[in-house]
Amino acid sequence: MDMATRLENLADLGNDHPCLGCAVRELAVCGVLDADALRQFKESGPTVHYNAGDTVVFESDQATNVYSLTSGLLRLSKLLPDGRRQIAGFLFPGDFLGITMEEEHAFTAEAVAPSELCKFQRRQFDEFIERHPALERRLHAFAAHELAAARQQLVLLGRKTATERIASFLLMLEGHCHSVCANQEIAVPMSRADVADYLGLRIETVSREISRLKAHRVIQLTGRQSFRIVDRSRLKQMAEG
Amino acid sequence: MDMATRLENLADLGNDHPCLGCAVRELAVCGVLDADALRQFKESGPTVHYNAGDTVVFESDQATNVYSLTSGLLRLSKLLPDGRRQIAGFLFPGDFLGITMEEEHAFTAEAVAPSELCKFQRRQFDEFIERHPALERRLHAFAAHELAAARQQLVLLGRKTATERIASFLLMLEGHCHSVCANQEIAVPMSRADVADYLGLRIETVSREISRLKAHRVIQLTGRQSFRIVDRSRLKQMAEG
DNA sequence: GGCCTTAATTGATCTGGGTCATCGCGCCGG
DNA sequence: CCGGCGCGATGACCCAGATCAATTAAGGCC
Repeated sequence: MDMATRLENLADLGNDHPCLGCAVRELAVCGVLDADALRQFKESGPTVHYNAGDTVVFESDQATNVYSLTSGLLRLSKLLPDGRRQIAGFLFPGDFLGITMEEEHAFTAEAVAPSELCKFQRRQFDEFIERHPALERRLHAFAAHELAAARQQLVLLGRKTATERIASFLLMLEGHCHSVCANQEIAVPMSRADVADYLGLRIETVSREISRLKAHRVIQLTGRQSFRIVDRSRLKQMAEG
Repeated sequence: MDMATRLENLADLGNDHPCLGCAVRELAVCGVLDADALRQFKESGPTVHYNAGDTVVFESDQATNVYSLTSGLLRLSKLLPDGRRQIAGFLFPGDFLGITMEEEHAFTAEAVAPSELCKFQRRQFDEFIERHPALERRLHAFAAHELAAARQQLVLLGRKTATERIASFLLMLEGHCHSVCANQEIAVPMSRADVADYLGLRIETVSREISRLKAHRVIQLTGRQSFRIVDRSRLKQMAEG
């Protein structure tokens, strides 16, 4: 969507619309709805807030609700019986939770940072989709995009070395920095434990590899939760092999 | 879909329908189309055949076609610059190739066994979808299902041991045995190299772990490409931890 | 059937990343 | 300002699975 269309749509909302202040309106699934449909959509469910660490949905819960993330950060994770954890992905603002449309959630979704979500009853949501084919198409596009991302992550987990995983991850974080990271400072909004469980490594290995990148002047740490890329081409090169 | 509905739909086709002999008609995306739409759909593209080892689409090719697999087996794989390979998944009869709807294919699709596919021009296919919302919904469901499967595989690659990976894989193969594996004999239709690249292991490790399962009387080999499960509960237990 | 090719198995050894242990730092509360 | 706590960093050692190296077995083809 180009800037002109975007501004036009935003202007269309009028000044009492519930989605007026939403930073991810065109980015999220809602982006395809016109002002009236959007109002009806939004008013079909509440806005909910979660603090860092809170569980939004638990794996094996009935999937009675779906969500659109408007701010914050979620992680999708799964625990093995003995406590090993794998994070299947992170949800950023604009992402949709419940795209798999299964009866049960397969993964636990937890807030990594304080997060705001638009909550919808799945039953009502499904009905709404029926009446808005454009929304169905958009959800399909979202699912397709997430599938591509998940498969890319399969390559990382199945075949990449620790160094390559960290380099790939830092570049991914850079890609998610839109407005926030002016002056090239990139935020790492999750803990080392989350990074490790996302990359199929242990905390110690994540720490060591980051230190190595720092020592080789490929990145520069600007705090425990932020860094700067010093040599992007080398980082890119390290990300593959 | 229950048996009655299924037979009814099949009967509906009439006896000069191009899809009459198709073994996966209800299983594939086509399953939601009525006889007329299905005919029109099928006649919009040819049936193509590939031998084992043939490439159907190459990663980074323009995605000008999409396919529905009617028989055989495909693998979706990606190569790293130095030759390391990861298989992101296998496509079984009824599966759809091109679901991600990206402009470029992200993965190479190759025939593991002789395969038949219905081929469609993406352009025409997209138009067809526009006119048949049920098809869009079905594709969405397929994408959602593959996303769930890919995420499950992330857990395997990120956190499971070699033994757990092999056990999980053998159980997955069992799940794909519908009619073929009467008398409990389960086919392993791909090479050890393919298994290894799917599970993020080396060939030797795959071989050793299979031998171990055999030695512990959990499975029984009935040929290099087939086996029988002797102790399913133990295999299931080994698949997690 | 016998030869040749290719895949699979098995054994011996090596190593990247895991494990265990310690340390340091920043932050918060008193 | 100090003490404690939780996260992250670092060091020493270990092990699951990789690597290297034969060996064996299954087709395919005269």
